[in-house]
Amino acid sequence: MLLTAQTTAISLKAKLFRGFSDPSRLSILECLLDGPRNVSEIVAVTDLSQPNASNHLACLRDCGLVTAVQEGRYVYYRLSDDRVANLLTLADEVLAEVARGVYECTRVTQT
Amino acid sequence: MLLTAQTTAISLKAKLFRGFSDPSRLSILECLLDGPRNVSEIVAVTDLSQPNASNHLACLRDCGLVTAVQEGRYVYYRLSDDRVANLLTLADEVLAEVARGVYECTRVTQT
DNA sequence: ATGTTATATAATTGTATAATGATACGTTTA
DNA sequence: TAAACGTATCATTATACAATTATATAACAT
Repeated sequence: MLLTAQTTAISLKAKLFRGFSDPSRLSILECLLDGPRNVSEIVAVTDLSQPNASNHLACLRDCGLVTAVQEGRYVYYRLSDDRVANLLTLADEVLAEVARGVYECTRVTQT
Repeated sequence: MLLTAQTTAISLKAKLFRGFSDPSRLSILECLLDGPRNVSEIVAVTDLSQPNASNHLACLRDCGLVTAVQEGRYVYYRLSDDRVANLLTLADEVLAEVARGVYECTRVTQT
């Protein structure tokens, strides 16, 4: 895509959505809906490997969707903003509406 | 990822977000905020090539984010649900909050 | 019928990215 | 200081995906 001033804003938004667009990252975000969790807890809840979880957490952190605080040797992650939770909720509503269409989508591989 | 009954719902949601996670598709969706548009109009507004636009439209259609109606040799696309627009709006709000973090994210390539 | 326009599909190619295994780094406890 | 623990990073591999070019299909006009 040609990159103009307008498309820059769009690219940022696309990048934001990309944070939500992976099952592993979504699992992490939903796990954080209940409150802050450290990496070990996230690994336990999501069944991701520790390095894999760390990679996705780094992505979510870099994208501003979560924030991290170190406490001793633990690092606690939490959602950066209430609206992140709102986005997840609204996505559920859209999903309820279009679930069949999404389910039948063959263009994006379903894992 | 291991696929269980719970992760199935998460995979669907991830796939939904993936529809929003590409600048070309976001351009198309934002173009449709103003109302239905046919493919030629979408191509003109977004500066995508016609086959590329068609591919992304097929993806958006399969994922249930847009619907298509043929009128003569034109095919008109529109957002499938008001909540799709709401998601875009809410994303803008989150983006305003975390813009700096997203901008500085190097883990996801910025186009 | 033939040409023209609008849209979709197919094949190909380059790039992005998710997952894994190995390892490094930092913090705590003994 | 050494060992154990929690987390992050690196290198590699396999796969997913976006873009392009060429072509096919369908509707309309002459």
